[in-house]
Amino acid sequence: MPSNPASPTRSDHAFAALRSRILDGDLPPGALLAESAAAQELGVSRVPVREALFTLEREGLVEFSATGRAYVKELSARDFEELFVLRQTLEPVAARLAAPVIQKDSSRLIRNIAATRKARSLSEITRLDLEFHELILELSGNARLLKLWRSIRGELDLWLGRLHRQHRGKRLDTREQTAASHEELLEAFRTQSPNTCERQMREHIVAWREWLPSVPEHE
Amino acid sequence: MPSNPASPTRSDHAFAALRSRILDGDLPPGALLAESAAAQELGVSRVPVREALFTLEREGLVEFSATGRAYVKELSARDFEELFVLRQTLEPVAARLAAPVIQKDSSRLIRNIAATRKARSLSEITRLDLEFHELILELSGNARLLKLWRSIRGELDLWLGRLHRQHRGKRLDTREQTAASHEELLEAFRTQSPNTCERQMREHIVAWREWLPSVPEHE
DNA sequence: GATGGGACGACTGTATACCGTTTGTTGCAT
DNA sequence: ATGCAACAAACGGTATACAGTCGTCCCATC
Repeated sequence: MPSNPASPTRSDHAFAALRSRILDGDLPPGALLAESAAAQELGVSRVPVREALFTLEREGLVEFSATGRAYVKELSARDFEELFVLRQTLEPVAARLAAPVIQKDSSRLIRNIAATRKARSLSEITRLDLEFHELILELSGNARLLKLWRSIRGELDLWLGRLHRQHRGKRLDTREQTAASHEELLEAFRTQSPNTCERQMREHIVAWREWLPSVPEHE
Repeated sequence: MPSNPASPTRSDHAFAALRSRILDGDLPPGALLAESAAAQELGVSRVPVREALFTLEREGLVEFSATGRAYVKELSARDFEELFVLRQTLEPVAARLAAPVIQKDSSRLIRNIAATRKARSLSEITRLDLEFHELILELSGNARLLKLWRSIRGELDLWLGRLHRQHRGKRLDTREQTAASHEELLEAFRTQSPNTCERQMREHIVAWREWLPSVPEHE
């Protein structure tokens, strides 16, 4: 599934469709994703579905049993802890590497922060938040580092989506908080040394982890 | 392809066959891996080959063009630099996390070092070397960290294999050196704090990078 | 009522066939 | 010689079909 932007394949379509159903919580954790059923529902054959499932596994949204069946991934608090460790490992390094690049051109980060201030839903804020962080990974110039980050981003999306659904109605107004702390990071990028940026990113992620409302286990 | 140890599928077979041909240098960097040709050669249909290629891409041994063709990955010095940064990012963290575990039981690491001392070829030393490091990732208890490491291990194998082929005959006797420095690491795990282990691992990887003979670009 | 077995159903694994697209090449025109 | 255009072979994307496997439910038997 080499993503071909020119002509989206049926694999791409199946991937996108299944992905959004999983992230929207339409398909609950642990649900079986049978190839035939999904194929029929999406109006394609099993082959593209099969490849989409494989890609989804790579992104961490799906996992295979020993007998080859695909299930929507279930995430425990322990899983989240692992993800946190990885963010804390990858992102500060990316910040250090990206610092010199951002000093020259920070327009994309600025645009992202502006968009965050205008965001009108929690899911939009979350999307822009992750996008901000991904931008830094991108600007680090290390393609593999970005690839590793992307391979855990799906799970972050999954976790945060479930979190928000559980706290629906509670009015978690994180918009200004997110924008402000991103601005703080940006300021560091502009005026501080790469090593300081690295440290600040580490602190930013710790703070993020502490902001998060805790999630009761679903098992 | 959910690796089913009980019944190896044809995908598994195709994957293993292609993988070893790539790592042995049988298939040169940049070579086209056509599905039909590979399928015919391996005596299976295109479907398992297709999945094998996808898995190989995940491991970094193969890359797809925009039109969906698979090629044996080419690695430049810049690519290697990226891999080095990633090792230096992931492994020290793994060392810190694994330290308490290893203090209780270091038998697997000990066995690995003993095997390294008995190794009879450069490729065997390399395999045991990477295995030693992967063991630490495994003992870190962070499954995702291990997964990320594995997704770059293929490229390391690829790089090191090509390196050794270029230096064939030069008698790079790294056996004792490898075993000794791994023993040093092990000693740290036994007697030092997690943070010291982390630092030592970082130094170990820097030293490894400096040991490596430089590789002339093939382009 | 408990238990063993067999047929059915739901899935995945894989082969084959078809179609559209990309690619490399040949031959023509400039 | 050089650029271009049509053509042919190669190749990937996808549908369909069949085979194999695993679990399950029901019925016959003890």
